[in-house]
Amino acid sequence: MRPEHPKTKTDILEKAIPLFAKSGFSGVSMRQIAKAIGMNAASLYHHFPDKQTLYVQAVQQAFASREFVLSEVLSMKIPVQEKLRLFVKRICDFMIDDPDFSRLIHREMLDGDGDETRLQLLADQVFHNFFSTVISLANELASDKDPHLLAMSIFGLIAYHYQTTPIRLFLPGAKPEHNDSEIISNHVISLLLQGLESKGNLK
Amino acid sequence: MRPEHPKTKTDILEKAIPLFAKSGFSGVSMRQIAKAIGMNAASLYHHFPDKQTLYVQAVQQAFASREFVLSEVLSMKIPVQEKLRLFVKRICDFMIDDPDFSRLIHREMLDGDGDETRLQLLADQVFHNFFSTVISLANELASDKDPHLLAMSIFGLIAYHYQTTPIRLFLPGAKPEHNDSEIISNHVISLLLQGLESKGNLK
DNA sequence: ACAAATCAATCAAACGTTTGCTAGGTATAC
DNA sequence: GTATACCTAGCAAACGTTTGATTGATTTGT
Repeated sequence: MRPEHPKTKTDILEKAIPLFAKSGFSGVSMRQIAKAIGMNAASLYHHFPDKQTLYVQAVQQAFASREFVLSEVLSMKIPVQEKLRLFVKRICDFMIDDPDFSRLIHREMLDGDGDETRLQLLADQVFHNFFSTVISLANELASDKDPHLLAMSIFGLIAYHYQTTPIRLFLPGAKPEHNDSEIISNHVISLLLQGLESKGNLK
Repeated sequence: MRPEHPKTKTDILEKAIPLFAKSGFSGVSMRQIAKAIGMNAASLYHHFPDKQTLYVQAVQQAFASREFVLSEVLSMKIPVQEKLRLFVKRICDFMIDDPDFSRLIHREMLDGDGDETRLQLLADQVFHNFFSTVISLANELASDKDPHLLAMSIFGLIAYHYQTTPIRLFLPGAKPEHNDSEIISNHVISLLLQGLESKGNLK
């Protein structure tokens, strides 16, 4: 019986992305992917020659379909602290909306060290524009600091919180509101703008 | 025939650590571990009840061998800023000296694997003491800030730089010295202590 | 002191299951 | 009729794990 809604390659990849993001290449079986889609594992081989190809294409699609729209913030006529605030909030929201994206990136950084080409592509096609924007902001915020390091720190402060969420919930002091983008962005912004000196702690 | 050099649990774990660091829990088989040690896979079950226990103990050992160096800093009779300085510098040095260590941490954050039991175990047995130490420091540094968030930020600022090293080299503004533990720890400390206000940027 | 019993550490072989993947067939669309 | 999208069935290999036997070292009983 022919299915009423034949699955396209894109459909399959879209379902596979969150699985690979969660458990990595060797942590997901073809049968698991097939089950998530609602088809037989053998049918996957009609669309992809092997598991590796399916994985690479899934990662490619995950990166291609997502694009940050942040550069517009740079040209706004608002105080630079406000730009930072907007920036941070948007990245927080993005992390919540699409957790698979950042998980896949971090997996690629761990697993793709034999294949530097894949990392180069990722840097050029996915991150270059975004990172340049963050660097511009970093320069506006503190021209005396190393822009590369500062940009990485700004993004890292946010990304790390979301990246560690699964295990953070079991660590001391964890609260439900630590997943709230409002709370995290406020924390990050206050840390960036005032450091630890607010309310005279270190005076 | 009794082997001339019976393998202790520690020997096994020491050989298993780099394997798990490179390929993750599901990326390494018991037979691969056994081969790396020079013994039969079945013999592993004389020392460990199952693969998961072996893995958790490997992570524990990778972590425990470094842990005491950090907690001793807390009890030192020095200004709290100096504690932070020591803390950050030592963590930076760990990251560089022992790439397996940092890769394992990175992996643990990601490899939820749907198995919450393992995360819980790792949080309790591996990360709890370390994280409590960072929280104590966070409380000393800024009692008005959320200790959990602040502790995560301190560690994250450092860890993220090393995690992203493979791809950071392809991003704008990257310099060779960005892998120097002195440079990174100075950057992190100045960011934490002064935020972005140093030299009057935001005044 | 010395044999007997126990123990720790290992192995080969095999268990049942899951893995990635293939072959061959069936229904639908054009 | 041919191409497409799917299926059932199954393969060989690898997986985590168990079993049962073997070895030397250690402990114990007398």
